[in-house]
Amino acid sequence: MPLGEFLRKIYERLYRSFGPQGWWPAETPFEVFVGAILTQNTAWANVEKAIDRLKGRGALEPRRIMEIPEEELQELLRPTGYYRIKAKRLKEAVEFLIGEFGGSMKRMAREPLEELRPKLLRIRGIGPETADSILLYACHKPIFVVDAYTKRILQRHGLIRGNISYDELQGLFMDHLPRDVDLFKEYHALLVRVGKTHCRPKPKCKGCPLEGLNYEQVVGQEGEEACG
DNA sequence: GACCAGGCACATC
DNA sequence: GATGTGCATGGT
Repeated sequence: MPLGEFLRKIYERLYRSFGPQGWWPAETPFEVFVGAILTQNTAWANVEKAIDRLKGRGALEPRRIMEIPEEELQELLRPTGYYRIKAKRLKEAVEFLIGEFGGSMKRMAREPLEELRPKLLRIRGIGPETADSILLYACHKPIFVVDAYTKRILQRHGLIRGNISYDELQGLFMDHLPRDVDLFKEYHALLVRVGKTHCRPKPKCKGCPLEGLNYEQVVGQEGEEACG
C-alpha cells in the first residue's frame, strides 16, 4: 500500500472518531504566536493559565509584551514552567515580530513560506515545531507540524523508526499528502487528540481508533510491535 | 512520589 | 550527526 494511502487511512479513522478539532485554540493569530512558544514541553492547561493572566492584564499584544518588565513577565508565565527562559524567549520573538513586521501578524503572514521559516528559526527559542505551528496556524501556510505525538504514533504503527529526524518526518507527510492548509491543520490536531487519550508513553490502546493498524503488516514485511 | 506534558539550546564526543 | 543535560510548573 502506498504511504499516502496509509496516511489518509489514519486521518480518516481519526476524523471519523473525533470529528473536526478546530485548531488552534486561540482568538487571534498573535495568541497563536504566544501559545506556540509557551506550550513547549508543557501541558496545554498550564499554557491557558498564563494566556489568561496575560489577557487579564491587557498584555496580549506585541507592544505591551515589550513594556512589561522581565521579572513581571516571568511571574505571569510561571504556570507554564521554564518561566524564566520563556519570558526571555517570548520577548525576543516579539522583538522580531515588531522589528520585522511592525508587530503585525497580518504582515508577517504575507511573507512567503520559504523566506519566513528560516527567519523564525533564527530566533532563539523557536525551533522547528514552534516555527511550523506559527506558520500553519497563525499564518495559514501549507506546512506540516511534527511533534512528539506524531513521531510516537507513526512509530507504534510501523511507519518509521525512532531515529528519524524532524525534517524527514515532516517530508513524509508533505510528500505524500496534498499540500492543503486545512488538511494539515486538522491532521496535526487529530494526532494530538488521539495522542493525549491513547498514545502516551504508556499506551492505552483500548478504544483507540487506530487499533490494529500497522504499516508493516499492510505491506507484508516483518511486523514490528504494533500498537495494541 | 514518580511520571509526564503539543521543545529548545548548548556542550560534548 | 548522535547523545546528554538544564530549564520548572501543575495534573494524574
